[in-house]
Amino acid sequence: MKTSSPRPLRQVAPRSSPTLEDLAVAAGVSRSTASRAINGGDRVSPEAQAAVDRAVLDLGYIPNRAARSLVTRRTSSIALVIPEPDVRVMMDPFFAVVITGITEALRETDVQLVLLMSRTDDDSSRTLRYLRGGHVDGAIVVSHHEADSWARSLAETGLPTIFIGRPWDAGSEVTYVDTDNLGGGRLAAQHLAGIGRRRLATVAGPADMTAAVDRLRGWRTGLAEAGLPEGPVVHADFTTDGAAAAARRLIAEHPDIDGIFAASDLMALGVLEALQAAGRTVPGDVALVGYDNHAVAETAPTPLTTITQPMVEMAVKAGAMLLEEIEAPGSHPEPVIYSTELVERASTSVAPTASAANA
Amino acid sequence: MKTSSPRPLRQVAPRSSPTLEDLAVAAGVSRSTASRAINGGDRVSPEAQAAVDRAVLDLGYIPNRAARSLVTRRTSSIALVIPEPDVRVMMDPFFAVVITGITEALRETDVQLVLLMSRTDDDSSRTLRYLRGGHVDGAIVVSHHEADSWARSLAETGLPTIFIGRPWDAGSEVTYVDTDNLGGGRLAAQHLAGIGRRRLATVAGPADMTAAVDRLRGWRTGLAEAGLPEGPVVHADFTTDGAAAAARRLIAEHPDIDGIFAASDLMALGVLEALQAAGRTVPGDVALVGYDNHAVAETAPTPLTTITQPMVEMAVKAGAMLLEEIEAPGSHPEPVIYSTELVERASTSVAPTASAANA
DNA sequence: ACTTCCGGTGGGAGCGCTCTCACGCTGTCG
DNA sequence: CGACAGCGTGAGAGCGCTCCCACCGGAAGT
Repeated sequence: MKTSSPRPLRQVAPRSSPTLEDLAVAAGVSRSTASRAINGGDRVSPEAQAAVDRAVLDLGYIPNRAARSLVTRRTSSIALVIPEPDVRVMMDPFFAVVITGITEALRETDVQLVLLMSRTDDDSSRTLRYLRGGHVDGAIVVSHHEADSWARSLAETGLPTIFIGRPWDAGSEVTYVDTDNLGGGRLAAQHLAGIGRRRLATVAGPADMTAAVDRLRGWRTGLAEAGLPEGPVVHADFTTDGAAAAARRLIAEHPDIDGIFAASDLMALGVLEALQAAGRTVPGDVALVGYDNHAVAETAPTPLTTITQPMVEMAVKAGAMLLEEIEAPGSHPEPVIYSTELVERASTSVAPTASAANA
Repeated sequence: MKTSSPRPLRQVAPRSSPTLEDLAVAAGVSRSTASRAINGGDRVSPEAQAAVDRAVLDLGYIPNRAARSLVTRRTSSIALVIPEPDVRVMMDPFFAVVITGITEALRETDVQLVLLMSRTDDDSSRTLRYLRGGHVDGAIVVSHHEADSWARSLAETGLPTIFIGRPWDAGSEVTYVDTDNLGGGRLAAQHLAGIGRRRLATVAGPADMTAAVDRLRGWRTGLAEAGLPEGPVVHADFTTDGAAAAARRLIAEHPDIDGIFAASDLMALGVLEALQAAGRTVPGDVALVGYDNHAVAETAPTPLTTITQPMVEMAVKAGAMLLEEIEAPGSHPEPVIYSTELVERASTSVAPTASAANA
């Protein structure tokens, strides 16, 4: 059996940095006083505080985190869990944004961010072990699909956890931040209807992702509000190629479509490809709305009208909420939903190819 | 004075997981034997090992990392240092790739990745403190520009460190991995010369980044080898907008250019923009080569011929090398340079707009 | 005046682990 | 047949820190 950690540890390094004891001696106080001075300075006389501060500088004292966390049972680090089996998804700038945002939230803290990526199921259980092992004070889980099982498991361990993106089984005990995917989908429908398109279809994301489902629901709501029929729906996997294939099907079966909502910009790119291959112009014959305001939305052959969401803010908020919950365990903050906006670009503008329109 | 860590620690959490002592009791052995069994099982009888293994499972024992690292002086974690003052740069998929690669290298290990981003100078000194504080066993530094000072500082602390991208002052004591920027630049020159372009120019990167400098040097070498003059060189900051401005200048001053090498795909996008604005066709009037094989190279209005480099491999290697150096301190591995390749796309293809060519 | 209180302090225990060391115990060799 | 390996084991110390508690002196209360 190999239940042990993969790598045994080796040799004791030569002692290096000064200890609290050294500090105390240098400052002419006791270890206890030195400790108090280091940690906020409650119940420490100004003189003692000053002496310790000076000694810290002189000695270049840096507290030993391991020793500290051994006794406090706090690690001053949080985990960012990315349960993505797929390398490709990691390429999504989304993660860069999330990381940037969380880092930002941690800025004034001495909390460190530990990255936990699990690509296989095996990793996944390791990750869970790590999380329950008390190695971190809290976790932020990027909920792409499979986060469902995580949500339960983590909630049970009592480890403060924030989800980015509503997890499937978001009971009241699960805290998350998300963008208003419902509103975003609705916005897309409103916009396409607003520029006079009437035969609308959507390339939705995978039905096992809350974001995809919500966007689709919003889309349907928007259509209903505009008095339009539901229209055809095809699902794709949030990739360009997958969407291209889906769009080809869509176009073949519904050749009269004059507006498409793709639930991501990457997918919109695929739709664009399929439309052009089918000899349709954009936005002339078919107007196209993407989602995410991804970099490619701007550089696409036909720049994409798309839905934008404050992702950095959302990530910052997630970090802040986690910090809060760590500080005050048991406080279950309400989920926070960020609103979305539509960015208009060429793919739905009436100007260039003035063939559609009637508004 | 506030030399202390920003956040004082609070309340002791109720004890949770079983300790080694509990394990030992459950397995009917001593703490020492349990410890040995957990850590590789040297000098442990099969019976004892089995008993401990069973107890581990029964109790769900997870070793306390803090306690362990307190005595071993090893933390089983490494830092990824990203000394980037600029949020935008973080958006670069480059980082996602680097993170993915390092994670991959750490897969079979129980080593965790800690993210250290420093945006301000202030952060930077904090980061340095953290690194010398013995909180990690090693560091991987993404060397974009300012890594010079880091290289020295870290080398001095004796912390095993690997740079991704050659740092400026790479003495023999600095270990790094990099791609063959020299070769990449040369490849671009060869390719453009090979398709018969003769009046070549380049939009180079900032002169304070080794990658940019090397690409430029390689470019010049390639030109010389092809018997072509050096041609105009303009510098930009690796952004699309910056490159567009630089390219406008270039076109204005050298209207007869028939080939351009942009030192990044993002910059190539800007060049493309400027060329189209100036009424030049690509590749008809001007052939264009980018660098990086970034996602946008494929989705660009005119798909870009570009230089591709095995970035994931490079990151994996960096991780592996660091692990090695941690395991065997003092071993100073040789720098590893990955070769580059040219990917041909429409921006230099002679087919579509058959006006240039002569080979 | 004696108690009471409280801010400042130091001693000591102990967090959970690894590692050194000494102690049997079985073989194996002179 | 005594000596000497060498393996498996357990006791104990101690890593650097925080926290509880006891202490002390001076200010305030009765």
